[in-house]
Amino acid sequence: MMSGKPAQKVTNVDAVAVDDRSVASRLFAILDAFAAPAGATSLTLTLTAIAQRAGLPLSTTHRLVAEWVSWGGLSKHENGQYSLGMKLWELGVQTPTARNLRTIALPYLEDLYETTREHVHLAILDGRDALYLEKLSGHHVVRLISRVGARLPLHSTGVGLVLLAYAPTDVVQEYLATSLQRFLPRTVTEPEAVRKRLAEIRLMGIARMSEEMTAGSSSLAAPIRDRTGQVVAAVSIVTRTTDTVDPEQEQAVRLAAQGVSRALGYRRAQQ
Amino acid sequence: MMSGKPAQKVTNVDAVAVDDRSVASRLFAILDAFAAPAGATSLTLTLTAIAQRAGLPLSTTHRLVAEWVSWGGLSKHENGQYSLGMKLWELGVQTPTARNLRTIALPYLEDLYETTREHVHLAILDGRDALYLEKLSGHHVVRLISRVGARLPLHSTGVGLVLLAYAPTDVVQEYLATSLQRFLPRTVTEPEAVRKRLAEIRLMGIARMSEEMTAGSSSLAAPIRDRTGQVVAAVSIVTRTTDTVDPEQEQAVRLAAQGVSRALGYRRAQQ
DNA sequence: CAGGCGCTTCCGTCCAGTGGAAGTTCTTGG
DNA sequence: CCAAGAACTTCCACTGGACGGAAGCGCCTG
Repeated sequence: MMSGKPAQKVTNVDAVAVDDRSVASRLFAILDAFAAPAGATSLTLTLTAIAQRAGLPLSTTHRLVAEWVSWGGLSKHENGQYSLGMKLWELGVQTPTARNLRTIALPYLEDLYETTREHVHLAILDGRDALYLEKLSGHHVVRLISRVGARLPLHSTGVGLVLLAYAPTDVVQEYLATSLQRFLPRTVTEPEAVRKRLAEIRLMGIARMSEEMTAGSSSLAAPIRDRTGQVVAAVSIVTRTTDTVDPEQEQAVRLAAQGVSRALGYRRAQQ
Repeated sequence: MMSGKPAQKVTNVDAVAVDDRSVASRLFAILDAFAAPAGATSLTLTLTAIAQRAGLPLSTTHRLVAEWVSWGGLSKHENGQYSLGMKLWELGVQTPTARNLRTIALPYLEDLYETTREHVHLAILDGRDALYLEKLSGHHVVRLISRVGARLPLHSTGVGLVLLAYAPTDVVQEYLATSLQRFLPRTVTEPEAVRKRLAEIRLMGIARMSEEMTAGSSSLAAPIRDRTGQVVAAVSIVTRTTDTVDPEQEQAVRLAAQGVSRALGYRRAQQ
């Protein structure tokens, strides 16, 4: 504890904030470098690019990347580019929610796809986003923004709105406290209007969205409950927008959601 | 060890091999603790269990696990148990092979499932194993050992044998150099017999397996090629063993494999 | 209520990680 | 064809963060 003289020893001089991240967080920063952009296809990076994104010196990056590669978390391609490695995939699919929910839900999603021939989604609530666990699509030429692993907003997607409708009040509170992005003219962003929709969804047991995220497409989404009756996920189909409501499609989505819920151990509450 | 005087000051010294693993490899050892058992459902571990499996002191484990949790690679449950975290899943599904192959193949796998109503598998060659990338199953009660992310032997599964049939000769050489496990009486384990099968598969473009891994089930598998003509994956259906060969099923598997290959940019080589 | 087990926190020691710099390989363009 | 530059790899002396034994805490269980 130097007293008196204002610490001369500060050799490194000011401005050099020395980066007090732990080894672990540096390693993580490297992986995060691959995740960054939302819809991007980047997925492969050079060493220098990784160093930049992670904010690490090149030599440090070099060493740490080598550690990842030797474990299998990253893989190095002939051209010198790096990408996420199969080991991550292997561990990733072991994740309880992914493994259990997906395994149980998949057959019902397949049925839903077969009867409707529309894009089928399965998503859970994660933080402030709808996280897409599964997506079935057939040979459609139509591209959607969604893909497995994607995160989309809660207020502009069918699954998102369903998840929000059954979320704890404080989550809703917090979500609506921030300003919601308007993607298209029909996106509902006004907090009170959203609340009204949520109430309606709880009442109807289904969410109807139309042109709120992607022009020309609409969706129908329903909640999936586990044995405790809590809503843990949502299924949806995404269709081309039409003027008429198709009651059969609604029924199909409902059935799929009920099927999965039942498989999860949910027994319709008495009443 | 104790020699003479019960080593007083000799606090550490000899015998203590100090564990020269890097921080990174310790972090990885922690994740690997969750992967360990093949068909196990363990998936959640206590801190102590992690420490044991990873071979690390408790306090070190405690600190490193906390790092994983704060990043999202592990998650801590109310009961104090840990499991793999969603972050791993998110990064895992971004892995190029998983993302691209799966996305492209899925529609064809769905078609195959619809026409045959049998278990459908998609696998790639990884090291000495067939790694299962996708599995569609419907509501079958019949359980299979396979699941997404599973690794099964090359010589006793349909997809495995197909992958081996089109693998570089040195891979085949090396694989057959070790003794192959016999799961059932009909499992072919004799190297020369396997080679003969591989040749036959290359000739026929399809593999037929019968009761070589699981009693009562058979499979039909076909190769998937990329634009360079190289075999990069295999599709299969697993059926209950019957006496007769079903040419329609064979055709369906072939079509699915061809569909995926075409979608990957493969154009049937002239001749 | 004592004993045991598992988790968390603390802290002095010391060595593994750090990153600047030099060396090497690959690429570009004059 | 060679020079200049960019990207990658290796080296190594310094030092601050990781290490882990030990003590403290909280929760069961008999």
